[in-house]
Amino acid sequence: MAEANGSAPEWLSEEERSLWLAMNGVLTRLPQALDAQLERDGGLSYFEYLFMAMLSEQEHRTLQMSELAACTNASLSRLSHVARRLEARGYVRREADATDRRCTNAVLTEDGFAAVVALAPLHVAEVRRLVFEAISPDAVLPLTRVLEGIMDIVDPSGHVEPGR
Amino acid sequence: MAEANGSAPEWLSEEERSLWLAMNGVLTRLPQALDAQLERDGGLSYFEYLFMAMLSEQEHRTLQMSELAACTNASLSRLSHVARRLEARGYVRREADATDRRCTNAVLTEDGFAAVVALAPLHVAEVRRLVFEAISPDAVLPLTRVLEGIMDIVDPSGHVEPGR
DNA sequence: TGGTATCACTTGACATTTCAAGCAATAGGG
DNA sequence: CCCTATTGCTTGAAATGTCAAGTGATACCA
Repeated sequence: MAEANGSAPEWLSEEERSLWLAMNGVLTRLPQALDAQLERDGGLSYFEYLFMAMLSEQEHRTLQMSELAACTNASLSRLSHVARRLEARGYVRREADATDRRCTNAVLTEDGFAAVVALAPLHVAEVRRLVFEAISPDAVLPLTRVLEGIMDIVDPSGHVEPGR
Repeated sequence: MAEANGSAPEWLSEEERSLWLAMNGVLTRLPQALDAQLERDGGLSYFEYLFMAMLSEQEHRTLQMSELAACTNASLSRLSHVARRLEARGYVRREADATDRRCTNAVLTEDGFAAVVALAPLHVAEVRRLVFEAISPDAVLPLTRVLEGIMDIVDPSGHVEPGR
């Protein structure tokens, strides 16, 4: 197969293809594995855990829905549905923002905080087991650069990390 | 926060946390971006495309459902639903295996093959733009090792790649 | 052979996510 | 001020994925 031009061949090389297949595997299997552990140990999906973990790191265990959307990489719609379910379980509370009543703040309740605290060590251990076991300390920084590079292109508007 | 022991601290270091956040972003945003391009250009989800792409690489455009499950990292159940939808669109056909009638073979039709052929260059270009732009040639092999290392732990039974 | 176990899916019910409106609050002209 | 546009979120319906149970075919053992 001839290449269209020098910089962007139409197909992937053998090495690129291997990388792409491996990435595919990780992209689909890793979230499932994280879901499984959190479901088993705490009855939460990975996304529900992430939702609450992000809140737990905030000053007042509070974030505006759209900030939460940015740092969990989710749509506002998805977030809204999840918030409703977590609210029903008593883990989260929603209240209109005092200064701009369009905005909704999600607040982690005591119960929700307790759930995160109980689950966090197990979750971190699982992340370590599944991910960091396979990454030598030297490889952490370069790999971070690669992933951030991908994010910059996939989502040029920029990924927000809430201040801790 | 004190560490529990030398080899497995309870929390992630600052660098590890950055990597983990970046990986989270890629894990959720990259599939969405790939979906978006394939949906736009061909009316297919990424998974549907993958399903058909794997078939298109086979000798007789045919794979047993469970082989397809292995190489797309999907459950048999999910595969079955997708096969039904693709069958309804005329892209795929299913037939019982002649020698073991428990097994089902999925076969890519002419229409399905044409769809893959039309879409493949666009998809590869998108994968290049989103992923390989961010990876220097030197980094391809090490990164592959890391991802394969993760897969070995996430799914010890081993990821199968169908012979081409 | 006959009976049970296992395999390879398929199916239907349920949960979740996405998509397209919809709604209330605020911002920004004229 | 008022009128429209925009923002920030919510909602309900449709698409999609997951889970548990079911089905038919084959393997295995007595």
